[in-house]
Amino acid sequence: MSTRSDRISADERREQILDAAIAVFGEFGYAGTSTDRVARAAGISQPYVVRLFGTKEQLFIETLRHTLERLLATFRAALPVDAEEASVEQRLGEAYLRLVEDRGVLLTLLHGFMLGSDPGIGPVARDGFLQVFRMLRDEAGLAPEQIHRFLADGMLINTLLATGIGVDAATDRDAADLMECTFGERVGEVLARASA
Amino acid sequence: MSTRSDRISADERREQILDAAIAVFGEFGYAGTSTDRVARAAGISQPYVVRLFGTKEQLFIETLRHTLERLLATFRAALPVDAEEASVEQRLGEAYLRLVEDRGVLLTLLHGFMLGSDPGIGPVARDGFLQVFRMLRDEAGLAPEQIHRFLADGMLINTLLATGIGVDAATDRDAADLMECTFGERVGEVLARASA
DNA sequence: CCATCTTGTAATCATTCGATTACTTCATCC
DNA sequence: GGATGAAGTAATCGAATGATTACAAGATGG
Repeated sequence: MSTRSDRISADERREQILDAAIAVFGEFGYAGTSTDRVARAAGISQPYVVRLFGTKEQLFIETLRHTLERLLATFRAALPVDAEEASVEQRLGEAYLRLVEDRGVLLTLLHGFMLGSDPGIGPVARDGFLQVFRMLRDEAGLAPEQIHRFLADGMLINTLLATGIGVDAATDRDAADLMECTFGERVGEVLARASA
Repeated sequence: MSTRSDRISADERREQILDAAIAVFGEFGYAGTSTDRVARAAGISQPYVVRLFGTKEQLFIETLRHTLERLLATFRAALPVDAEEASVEQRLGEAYLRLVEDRGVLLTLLHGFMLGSDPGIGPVARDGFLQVFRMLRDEAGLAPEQIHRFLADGMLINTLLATGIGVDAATDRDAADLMECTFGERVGEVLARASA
């Protein structure tokens, strides 16, 4: 209804825009997203988006940073404080799966990584990736080979979710096999989430 | 010089365009690439590109198919015929590394995978991925867990190359550590190629 | 109560892009 | 040797897009 004024502080508005931008950039990529789409997703006008962020590139950079912060925060929240039931890797893995259920988060990260050669975006993407690496090494205490496996599995998961092969698994036998040999016994859980 | 006519059969021209398109789509992505850029990279005019492929989307789809065929052909060429020195996985891995030295090939594949939700492109990307899977399973004879590892490592390699973290490794200690724990003893070889 | 600042929009502009049309040039075949 | 078709381009068009400008409306403080 918006009975009264829809006015909000600029800071709150920026947060709203960033949340909307994660979804839109994730779906259409950096070049494929117009500032007008983001504006409409956030429920405001296009010129205001430009004024709050200066440039489409700046908007994407801040969106990418925002997403990376969410990723790091999710991992940190999954780290054990004292007694534990599951291994650190298992906990991190499950936290990651929950996070990337949000297709926007998943795909915004991937789009960022693929713009490595862009002079403005590349450094932000690389820095974010390195932050994750340091966190796994220094805070989670994983050994090099554990880090390798964790990151590699994560990237394969990303690709399978991004392509949408999980959806094919319902009808295509090979797709089901592929999902099975990637996710093992957890395949049912993943497919249930992917189709949701 | 082009002393005489630069005329070429339409089929040959299509191949030229596809080769140029791999590089351009790889660098700028699907939405970020104009048909005019592809045309100029191929040395012809923009309307001719459109006429030969009908649509930018069709051009991308055929470029993606072309790239996937190159990937499959590279893998098949690396499969052993009879006696062998290295394991199948090692051979495939090395063949893959050589192929994705071409940034265009690498990134065109990744861009394709990330457009999984696009109704025209998504099916092509999924089908290509499944073809690779079937090849590893049926022709290379890899076990499920081997396939899992192979694909996961491949995807991590893709991401590291796409972000360009390898270039940072020369100056950033953590980036060097990350490359080390991913590529192990082969790190020197990869870095040499990445900077080339 | 009015001056000032903040939040926000409508209108508009210059580019860019994908696609179409009309045309030219070369080859080929009867 | 002219007709037919293929190879290729220049010119152009309409739509979309990022950005700017000018302006409206609500808050805030003295």
